Amino acid sequence: MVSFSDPFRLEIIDLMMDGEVCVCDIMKLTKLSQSRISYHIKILKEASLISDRQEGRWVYYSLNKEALFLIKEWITSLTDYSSNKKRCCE
Amino acid sequence: MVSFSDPFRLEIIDLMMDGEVCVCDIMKLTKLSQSRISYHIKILKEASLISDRQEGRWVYYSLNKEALFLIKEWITSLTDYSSNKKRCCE
DNA sequence: TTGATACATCAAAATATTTTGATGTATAAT
DNA sequence: ATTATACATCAAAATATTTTGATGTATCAA
Repeated sequence: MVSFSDPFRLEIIDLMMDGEVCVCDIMKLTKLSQSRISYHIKILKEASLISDRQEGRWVYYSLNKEALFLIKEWITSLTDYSSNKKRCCE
Repeated sequence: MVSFSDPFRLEIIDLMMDGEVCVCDIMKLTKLSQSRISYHIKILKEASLISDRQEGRWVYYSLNKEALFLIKEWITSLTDYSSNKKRCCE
């Protein structure tokens, strides 16, 4: 969750919406430096938000749907539980 | 989204799961200082994640469900779109 | 109207995150 | 073998965020 906290990471996540991307794709699409991208990628990976797959010299990154689903569930639980508080007697 | 980036803010959000809370409630439940709580509350408010309601000397804060719903929708769009990429021909 | 409570705000200090540029590693092409 | 490419990692510098403690404002009770 905390790894969503940087606008460039959100940008990288948005790029992955279209499917797998390598660091070189992100470089072309964002004009961020390579080490800067690797740094943000690392944080996203540590948060399990993305998965990686190596193919020769390239590493392809993509969104980890399970992790995103868990976050959605957490948000749902936040709102659902507080809805229940309005009702009573059960 | 960026306002989710602090563990104490996540803690405060979790407290609001149970319904409205005032700063004094959060103080009792978390042992954080008052100004520290106000600081985090301010960030959550600026992100529209919470709403407030004053009642006498107390200010009650609660989760803003619309904002949370929008975040869920954004996450859904991330995963749904990349699912579509796997299918073809439509 | 005085004092207490609940909370906001502020500036300075403390701390954490991000960026940069250099260097390292693995793979692959020549 | 040598060189180039793709990416990771590192330490130092730059920058941003958070914490603290003091002060300010509004409401309420005595």
